[in-house]
Amino acid sequence: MVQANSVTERSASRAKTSRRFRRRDEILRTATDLFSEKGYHEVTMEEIAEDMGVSKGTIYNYFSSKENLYLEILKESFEAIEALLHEEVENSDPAPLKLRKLLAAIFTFYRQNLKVLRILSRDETHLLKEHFELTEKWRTRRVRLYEKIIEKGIDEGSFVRQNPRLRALMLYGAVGAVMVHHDFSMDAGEVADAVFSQLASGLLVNEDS
Amino acid sequence: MVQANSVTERSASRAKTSRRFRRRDEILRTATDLFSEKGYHEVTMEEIAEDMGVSKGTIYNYFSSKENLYLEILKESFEAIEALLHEEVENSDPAPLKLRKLLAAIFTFYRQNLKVLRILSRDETHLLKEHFELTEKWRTRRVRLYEKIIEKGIDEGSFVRQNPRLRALMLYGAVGAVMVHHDFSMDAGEVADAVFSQLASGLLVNEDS
DNA sequence: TTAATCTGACTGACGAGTCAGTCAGTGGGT
DNA sequence: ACCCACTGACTGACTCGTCAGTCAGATTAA
Repeated sequence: MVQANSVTERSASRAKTSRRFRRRDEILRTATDLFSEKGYHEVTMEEIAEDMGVSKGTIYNYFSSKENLYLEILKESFEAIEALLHEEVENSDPAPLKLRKLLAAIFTFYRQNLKVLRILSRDETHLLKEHFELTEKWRTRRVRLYEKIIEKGIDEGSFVRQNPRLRALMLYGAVGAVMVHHDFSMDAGEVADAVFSQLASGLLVNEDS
Repeated sequence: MVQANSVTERSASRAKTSRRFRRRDEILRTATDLFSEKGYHEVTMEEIAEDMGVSKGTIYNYFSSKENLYLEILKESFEAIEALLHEEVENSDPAPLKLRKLLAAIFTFYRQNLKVLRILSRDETHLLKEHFELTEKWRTRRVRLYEKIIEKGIDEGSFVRQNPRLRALMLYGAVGAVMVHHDFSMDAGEVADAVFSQLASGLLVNEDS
């Protein structure tokens, strides 16, 4: 509960501050909290309403169904992270630097949006076809992004030529696990550096120096 | 459905082949299939019963509740994998070799038990306290095992002295992602080798040779 | 025959979604 | 200032389907 819940200041961009939009956001925030804590099925609409001191009917003024509410949460986070990564990808840094910056961006983002991450990482994917498609797309995009960077590194001669697809997948899994489970004694930048270092040089002591 | 579902030939060890135990196993297998496909809440007891051509009441002759049935599935897989890893851990191979053998064992096991893995990796952890505790324990044990091996490697001078805890977590995540999402064009041993190689030497081309 | 197993109609709880009605606020007319 | 019509956000009791779990009686095995 201490943890903020922002998606980069949740649609501050969409500068609608009308009563209606603030309510909508309030619902999204409350639902995000609950879903991240307990998972989709263990949260009732009643409960969400109660948590914001409002009645169930109100939520249905803003969202057509529970599934839809959940989907909106996924969509917003998805868009926020996509936007963030887009910047990072468009420059022409050499692959290792690029990877390092990317990791820093991702870890920073999720530090601020841990709850959303927990929802995303749980693969509650069964509800609507749309839920499945969205999480699938999310994962695929991310893995492909890692893969591209690794391939770029290979072309540049800085990365070893070996199964980029598998390595991208490993990276994806590693990043996810660290974000969800690693303690918060290190700040996001430090974590990114540590992850990068393992990733780049591996475990083995370099014997030829 | 092509994929077998064994947990190393599901309790062949517990050599009970009495009518009763075979039924019990049949229920466990059917339920495992369905849970892994659709997740806990999207499966009904009716459905499990129907799938094995039996009526719902029968299941309650063997398991006291849906939650309990689910828990039994978790427990059995947990025990099976623990037993498997136990062997692997008790020898005194040097750390790198040990790690490599461990990976091979894990990948092989999960190739044979993909469905169970999918249940485990979904973190449907909300139901009973026991569910949560079990999956938590499962994860913690595994990470700690990786961590121990890394520390052993450090002591032996073969691994770099750097944040074993974080690296163990990365490994845990990487292994999970690869198991759930990597295609099956490579056999378990090849995957294990490829993962080990990334893990050991990293991405960077070694420049001092 | 007896015990074990199985059946499937039934119950009770729960929770998503509805909707007729309430009420606070807004604005225009006098 | 006051009144009144109007709006649309909000309410909460209600409906209705679903599903876990039960149990009395039927079936099968020993």
